Amino acid sequence: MTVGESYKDRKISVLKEPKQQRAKIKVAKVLDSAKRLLVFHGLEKLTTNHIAKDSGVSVGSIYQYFPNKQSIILKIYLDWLAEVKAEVIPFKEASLAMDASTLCKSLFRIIYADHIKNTQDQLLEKELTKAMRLFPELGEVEKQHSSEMIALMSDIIGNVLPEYSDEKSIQLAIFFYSLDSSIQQFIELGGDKKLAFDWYEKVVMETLNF
Amino acid sequence: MTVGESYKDRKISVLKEPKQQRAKIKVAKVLDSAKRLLVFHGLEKLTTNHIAKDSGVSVGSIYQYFPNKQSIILKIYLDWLAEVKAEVIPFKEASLAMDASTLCKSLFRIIYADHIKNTQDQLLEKELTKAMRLFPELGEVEKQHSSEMIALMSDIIGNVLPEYSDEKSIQLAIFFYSLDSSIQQFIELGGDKKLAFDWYEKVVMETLNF
Amino acid sequence: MTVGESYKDRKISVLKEPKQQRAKIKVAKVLDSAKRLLVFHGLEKLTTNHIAKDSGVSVGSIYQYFPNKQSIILKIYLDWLAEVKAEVIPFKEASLAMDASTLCKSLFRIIYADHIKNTQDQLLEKELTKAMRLFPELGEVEKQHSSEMIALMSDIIGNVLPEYSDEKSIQLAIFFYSLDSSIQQFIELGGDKKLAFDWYEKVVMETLNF
Amino acid sequence: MTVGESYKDRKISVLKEPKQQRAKIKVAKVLDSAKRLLVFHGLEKLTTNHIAKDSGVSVGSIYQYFPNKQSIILKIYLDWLAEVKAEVIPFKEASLAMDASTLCKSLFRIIYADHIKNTQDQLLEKELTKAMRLFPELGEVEKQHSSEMIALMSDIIGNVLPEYSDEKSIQLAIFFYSLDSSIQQFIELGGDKKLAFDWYEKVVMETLNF
DNA sequence: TATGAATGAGACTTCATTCAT
DNA sequence: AATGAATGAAGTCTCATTCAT
Repeated sequence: MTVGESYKDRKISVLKEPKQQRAKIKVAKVLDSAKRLLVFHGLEKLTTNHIAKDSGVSVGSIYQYFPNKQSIILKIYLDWLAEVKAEVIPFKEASLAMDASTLCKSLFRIIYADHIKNTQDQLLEKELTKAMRLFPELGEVEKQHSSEMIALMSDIIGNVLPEYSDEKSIQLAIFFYSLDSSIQQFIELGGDKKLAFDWYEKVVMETLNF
Repeated sequence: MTVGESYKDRKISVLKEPKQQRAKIKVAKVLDSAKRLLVFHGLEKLTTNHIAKDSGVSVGSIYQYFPNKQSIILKIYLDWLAEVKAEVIPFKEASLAMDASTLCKSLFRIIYADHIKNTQDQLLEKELTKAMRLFPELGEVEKQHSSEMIALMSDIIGNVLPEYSDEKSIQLAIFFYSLDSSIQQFIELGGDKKLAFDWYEKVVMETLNF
Repeated sequence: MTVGESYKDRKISVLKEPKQQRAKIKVAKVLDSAKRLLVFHGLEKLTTNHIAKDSGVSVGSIYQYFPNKQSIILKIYLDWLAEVKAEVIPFKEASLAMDASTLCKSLFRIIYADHIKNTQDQLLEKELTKAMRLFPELGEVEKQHSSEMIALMSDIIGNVLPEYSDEKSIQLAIFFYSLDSSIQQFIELGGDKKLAFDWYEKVVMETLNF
Repeated sequence: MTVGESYKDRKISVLKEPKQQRAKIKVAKVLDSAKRLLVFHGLEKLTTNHIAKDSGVSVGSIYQYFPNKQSIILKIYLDWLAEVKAEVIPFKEASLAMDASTLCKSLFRIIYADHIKNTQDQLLEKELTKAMRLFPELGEVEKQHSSEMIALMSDIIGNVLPEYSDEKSIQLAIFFYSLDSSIQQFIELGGDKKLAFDWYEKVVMETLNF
């Protein structure tokens, strides 16, 4: 690194860093507001003007960081999907060392636990689902995420049950992944959570022939 | 009844029928357009003006038959729910005479068959689900429908498996009813329909201890 | 009158009379409904469709008898103005025989009495005033009516007080005619009717130097 | 205050003022257009789109300053009422020092003068009266204003004529306040303004027994 | 002629996005 | 770069009037 470069770099950094910093803060404020509005007022009331007022970031600035309204929701959505994925990823490595039955149980518990989370997260998820259905772009993202999740899960299944063909692993992954919406609805319809836990776990274990 | 009266009656009928006929045709046109727009352009593009343009029925006429936009979606939704319910109702009576295992298999087959229907119906269903989440009124209707379906199914379960408590029948009904959304998603995600059939049937049968 | 003519006339009459009769009845129904709606729901809710439904006369028929909505209101308005005028006309003849003071008192009583009439008439008048201000055509009619009333009243004044110049009679007529809106508002504002009577009568009598 | 602060303050003011300035200008433009349309085309043509076109302010901007159409009319109405009230208020204090007869004459002159104003103002007042009758909200405002004006006037009467009971003062206030509409109509009907002045003044003075 | 279904201009309002400052 | 006022297309719905039957 030359002195010149270093100087230039430093100059850039002292000039840019604060800005990037501020930008990050603003972006965070916007996303926080958007989430809050989503949770407390629903997707219908999520207007850019509301976000601006709630976040204290001007509309103009919002459009500096996001090309349009949907991209704000998209960011929230992507973050959420990443969280979901992050919960499952560790199991991929673990699947090489753990025995099949134990891993499945833990994995199931993780997924199941998601449905007993706090109300705000639930509401956010619901509104995001709305958005996902309403904006085709988000729908695409959801598809992409599903693929990745299924790939991940079929890898795990492949690891713990090497006797299964790839195809069968994939189908099982789809099956388990799909089961999630069913659990969600079961609880929404006022089903008993204890029973849900037992039945769905049984479904999983038996489909895997444990 | 005199000949004259009979003639008059007939006359009235030919005078009245066309009006009702025309009205029915218009209503059908509106509903068809609404469905088409829903399927091909999504709920977002379902505006009264678009329906008017697409159906060839003027906005004014639309509002002669429907008090507001939502009521159009509501009608489509109700029709669809009625269809769904109509498929299950016959099983209630049958459940008194049939043996449990056979009945469950046929019932499952009916439900399952719904998911191999043509793409347009699937898309329509998807958009209706959107709408249901977006408009509180439809949400209410959906809740009501769910309750009825679950009551229906728990009655059937009560008939074929009298040894189960009412509570258990209800929970099972909720479980099976919820399973539906899972099947739907399984297929949407590109899951193998044959496998889906086997697995879900197995889930049903085993949860019932057959 | 020739036989031919007589026959023709009769034919026309037997063919036309019932129709004219029916027409009159329909027109009356329409006007009644319009008045009723005006009184009970206000000018804002006075739509041709409402009149049709309320009167039992179809929209189409209404447009057979009235060129447009305003003309319905116009008819009601004209009828009302005619009534008002009819109350004053007798005084013109009487003014030749009666003494000034007595006549003025009776005339004042008539006008004043109008403001103690039943609520429905009051409401109708209020709505008609609205309409008069809203539709320029009615405004014109009102102007015409005012002119006639003022001419009538200045004639009366001219008869009972021949010593006044025509110009002064006219100005007095305008003055008295204008006073009416004041009385109306006095009562609307919750003024004491007995006091109103005394004061306004005094104003009239003193302006005429009685 | 340091020079720096002062400078900053000034800077803030030059930064802020334009916005408030622009806003004020826009609001003024909107109100001016609304008045103009009211005067030249009547309440019927007073639509938000027309105001937008006429004022050169976009619909969106109009709705930035006014929550709905009626609030535009309300503003105009309130401004006008405030003007009217502002003219009378000074008389309340004056009424403690002035002799009754003089005060009444000046007060009358003020009120009377209002009716010799230019035609546009007269038309505007007329249209506002229309609006007041048409929109319940405005009606309420008018009622409130009437109450205040009558209270004000009865206070004045109470001050200059302490021998009158409160009740009599109120009734007189209502009487004088009502008289206004009569004067207005007198002039509208083409009555001679000089005569009007004399007669109405006489009515006032005599009712007060001067 | 009578009917009332059909029409569609136009009213009010919202909100994503732009742009002058 | 930041601001937030400004924009105007587009949405929902009404109602005077027409016109096919």
